[in-house]
Amino acid sequence: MAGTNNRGALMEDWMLPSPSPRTLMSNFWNEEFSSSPFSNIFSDNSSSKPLDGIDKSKTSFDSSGEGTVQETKASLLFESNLFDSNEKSTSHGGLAERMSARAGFGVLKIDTSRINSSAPVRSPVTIPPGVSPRELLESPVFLPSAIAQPSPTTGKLPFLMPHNCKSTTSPVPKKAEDCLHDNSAFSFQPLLRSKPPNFSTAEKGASVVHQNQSSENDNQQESSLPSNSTGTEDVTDANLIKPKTCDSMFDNDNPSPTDEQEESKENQNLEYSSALVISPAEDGYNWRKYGQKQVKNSEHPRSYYKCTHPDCPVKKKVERSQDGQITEIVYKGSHSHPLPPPNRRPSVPLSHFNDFQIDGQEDICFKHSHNATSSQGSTPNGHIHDVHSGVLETKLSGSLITTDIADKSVMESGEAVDVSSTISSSDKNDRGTHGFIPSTFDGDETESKRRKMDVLPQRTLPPVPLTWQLWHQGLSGSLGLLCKPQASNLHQRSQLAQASIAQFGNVAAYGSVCLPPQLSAASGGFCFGMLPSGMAVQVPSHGTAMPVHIPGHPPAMQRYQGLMLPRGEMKVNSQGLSSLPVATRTASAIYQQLMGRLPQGPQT
DNA sequence: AGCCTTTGACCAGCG
DNA sequence: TCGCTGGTCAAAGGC
Repeated sequence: MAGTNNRGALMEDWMLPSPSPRTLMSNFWNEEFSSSPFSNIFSDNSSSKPLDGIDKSKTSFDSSGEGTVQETKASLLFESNLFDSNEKSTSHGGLAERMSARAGFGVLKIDTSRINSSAPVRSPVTIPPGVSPRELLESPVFLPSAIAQPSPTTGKLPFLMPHNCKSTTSPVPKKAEDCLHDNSAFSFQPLLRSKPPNFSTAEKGASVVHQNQSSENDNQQESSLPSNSTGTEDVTDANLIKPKTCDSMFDNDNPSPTDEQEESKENQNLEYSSALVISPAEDGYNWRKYGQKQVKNSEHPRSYYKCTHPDCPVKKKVERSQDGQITEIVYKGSHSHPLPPPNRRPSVPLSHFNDFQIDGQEDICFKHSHNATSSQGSTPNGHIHDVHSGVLETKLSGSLITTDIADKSVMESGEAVDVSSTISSSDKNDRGTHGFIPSTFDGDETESKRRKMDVLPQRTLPPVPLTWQLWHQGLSGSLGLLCKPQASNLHQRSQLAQASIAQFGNVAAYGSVCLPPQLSAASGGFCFGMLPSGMAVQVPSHGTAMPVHIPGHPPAMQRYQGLMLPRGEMKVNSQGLSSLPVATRTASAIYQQLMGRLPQGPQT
């Protein structure tokens, strides 16, 4: 269990030398973006050099070819998806709505059948339209709290949060600026799309706000950051994925140009035959609705939910449109417990959760890897706590990113897997046993599917003499890892991303900044994650309108907006935790490219 | 049986 | 103090 020491270590990992937001940002950007290896990932690969001279051939992934083309396509796709993905939707009613509400976000439908295409296993996450789907999207974040968490839900940022609302000259929306003056939660509105997403419930963009007691408010927006966008533009609530285009990102088969074109075209056309809808975030916690009211300044009724966990003070308000679309979610409070395990009711004693905890600080602990929405770590008491909270100590509450899934039983889990630990072979075993199985359905079906997932091929784990911390694990298997010490070091993060891929096979965090949203907010960064389905998950910075520019990254990746509210409140609309459908092959290509560019493994 | 939703009533804060 | 508004309570009923 990660005890106090671990916690302290984590803090060190995340804490930047200077407590000053500005300094922090400056350092971060200097380190992360000035010479970001990732920049090369999306730039001309021919000129790119493997980091530290590490031979990219070490990777088991085919990193050949497709580089530039794929990158370009990826960029285009991202852009395209930003605008178009919302067009597709399915409508859910009744149960779906309720589920989405319970989940904190909308129902998410994902067909990950193509995950690990070579595997004869269908995604446990395929959810028939109209049937309680739950979703999944996880981001390397949030967390939610995930939301999310992003995860957002549970994230706690000790010192970072206070600066989140600090804004100086950045194109912060008026509301964001307002946060400097008042504590009221607000949501930023996507400026790009005036057209409401045609998603069902969850899919539609919902604003997620984490109301926390602690943050102080400084907008952490650093206008000095280069940006090619206003930061208000790039909001996307794309939550759809076309399963057909979702090949495993680990599919080593290089797509033929034809396939690529087709897929790209398909994506662009948004012809999601079986739309894969991913909710912005579901927190994985169990909620009980205790009230509903029609608020004056809202056209939509507001529902009030409480976390059903005993003594957990977290509440959330959910507003949804008449058609069931969630328009806003506001979290309040911090969860005092880990995410509930999948298929378990809230009544399950907390102690049971320990079954999923990591045993040692230095040991990897994937005792349980079902969709963690937000990473959690073990407290000295043996309690799992959200990494964000534990490490960062803020009162950011709520889960931002999560994946809840289908009915009550679905993944509510995620427990945290903490984890600061070093990856070991034994861990691999655990992973195989506990894997990222999107628990998703009730009863036998869930079990059955879980078993199938367990059968997914495991990748060989390269020796990684590094201490890791799993800070996020998505239902679909996406996960984020933090390496420590010096997690802020991009190079290590790159390694981390690579290692995570190797380690967990089906997913890994990648991107400019493999940080939890909250932390990203503090640093002005953002995260990207890849789902097995090939969908890229964009984890927004929760910082105030933070245009992000990362040389070499696709345009769509260079912009993002999030808002950090005063006192730790976080509000992100659906776009805030959006997933970007990307042609699977493109995603694969990106991944492979990434793999090819990254050093073989983390180094301490 | 347990948990959840529904929904009207009640409470508290604020102008 | 009153009225408005948002938030919460709690009984009833559903699943």
